Amino acid sequence: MAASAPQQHRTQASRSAATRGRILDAAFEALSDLGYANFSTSAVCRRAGVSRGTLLHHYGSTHELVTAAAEHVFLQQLDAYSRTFGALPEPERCASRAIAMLWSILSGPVYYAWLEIVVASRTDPALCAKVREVVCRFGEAVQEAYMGMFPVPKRLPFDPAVIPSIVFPLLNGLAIDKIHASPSDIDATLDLIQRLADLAQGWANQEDRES
Amino acid sequence: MAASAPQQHRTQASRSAATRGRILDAAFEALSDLGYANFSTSAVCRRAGVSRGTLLHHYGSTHELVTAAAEHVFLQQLDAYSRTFGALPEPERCASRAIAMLWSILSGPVYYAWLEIVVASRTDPALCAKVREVVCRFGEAVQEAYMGMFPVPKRLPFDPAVIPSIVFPLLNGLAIDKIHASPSDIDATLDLIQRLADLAQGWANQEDRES
DNA sequence: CAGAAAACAGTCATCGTTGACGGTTTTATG
DNA sequence: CATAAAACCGTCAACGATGACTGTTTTCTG
Repeated sequence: MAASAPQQHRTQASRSAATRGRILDAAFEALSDLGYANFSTSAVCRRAGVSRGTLLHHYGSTHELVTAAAEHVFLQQLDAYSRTFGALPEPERCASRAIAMLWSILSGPVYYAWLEIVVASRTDPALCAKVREVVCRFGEAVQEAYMGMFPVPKRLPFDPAVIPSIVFPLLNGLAIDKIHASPSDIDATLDLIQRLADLAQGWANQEDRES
Repeated sequence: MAASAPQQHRTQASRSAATRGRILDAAFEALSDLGYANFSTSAVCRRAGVSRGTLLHHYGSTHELVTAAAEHVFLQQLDAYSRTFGALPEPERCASRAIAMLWSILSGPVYYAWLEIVVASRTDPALCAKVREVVCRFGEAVQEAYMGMFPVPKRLPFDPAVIPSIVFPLLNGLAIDKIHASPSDIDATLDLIQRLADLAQGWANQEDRES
């Protein structure tokens, strides 16, 4: 009729993918805004603009939806990492810059949505299995990215592969503190962490050159 | 009648305190076992062995109960700290021992109950106020204990008062990782943290003596 | 074009939780 | 001892969430 009417979605595959995407985005929003405790399929429907019937058609149960949302948030997290680090030019690849970038992700809504899922999974065996699988994949991706970004010095008193296993818990814990601590305290701690990291890196490289 | 019958609670103050204690203990258990998402007054009643009427008499609403539980868990946390550190003999006051003790608390159920409350408070303004107040008190207590335990070296390139602000987020983040990571990975990271801490402490003391 | 299948919408009974209420027992007070 | 107050108990209606259901529209297939 009216020429202004946009072409409808053709394939049902694309229709399905589009609504699934809207639902998962809405689920992420709900987790971030309401928290896992107030998470409900109704809230997701409202945010996604779909009926409950539709949601239940794509995700047969709440558990299925949360599981899919976990995967989705995880992929968003991973995507944020790769985009952020991909934008970092070679000469600026120092530890403090890397930490600043990590922090820009960990202090945002995606991480808090992820935290909701992780904490909830502690007391939910079914969720736990999914989260554990995703955490494992995440760890591998991080390790690989880290190894590619910072070439390994030859001789060190410890395995540098463990550095992410310290930096990540540290920043994760800081993100929790950020919920209640004053921004200036967080900034001060972050600044200290960055200085220490640069110090350690410089020291490691020096050790390496001396050998 | 029967001489074996124990004397009843006399004062109503003690009756009240006793049931309040049972309720708060049950609330803590529920948070630890079920998580905040599955937390309900009914569950607390079952665990505490009191009727819903009784619970509502002492804590007029769910919010009131959770707030009181937050305070209770916080006090338990603080108590665990003071008991643990009080038992540490003077000559063994090295950083790694202190961290091991912190970890023994942070990897237990009290901390996970606390984590449930903290994470939930992010999206609950009323809870947030209470938790923020308690977090503040906690920070002060930690700072005081730390200062009393480790005398401050005279000259350092950074303020040693910030050390807890690094160690605590680090161990908190590690406790979250512990939900899904393998115990051996956690142990390895913890071991590394302890060695680094001892190293830093030794270095700080040396700097101090040289001045 | 006709039938099948998938996407989408809305209603329904069921369940658990919540907070309010009336009633009972125990302790405190004069 | 009598009365008040507090601790304690169980029931109630109201609410929201869940998952199953039926019905409608759009797309795919032959």
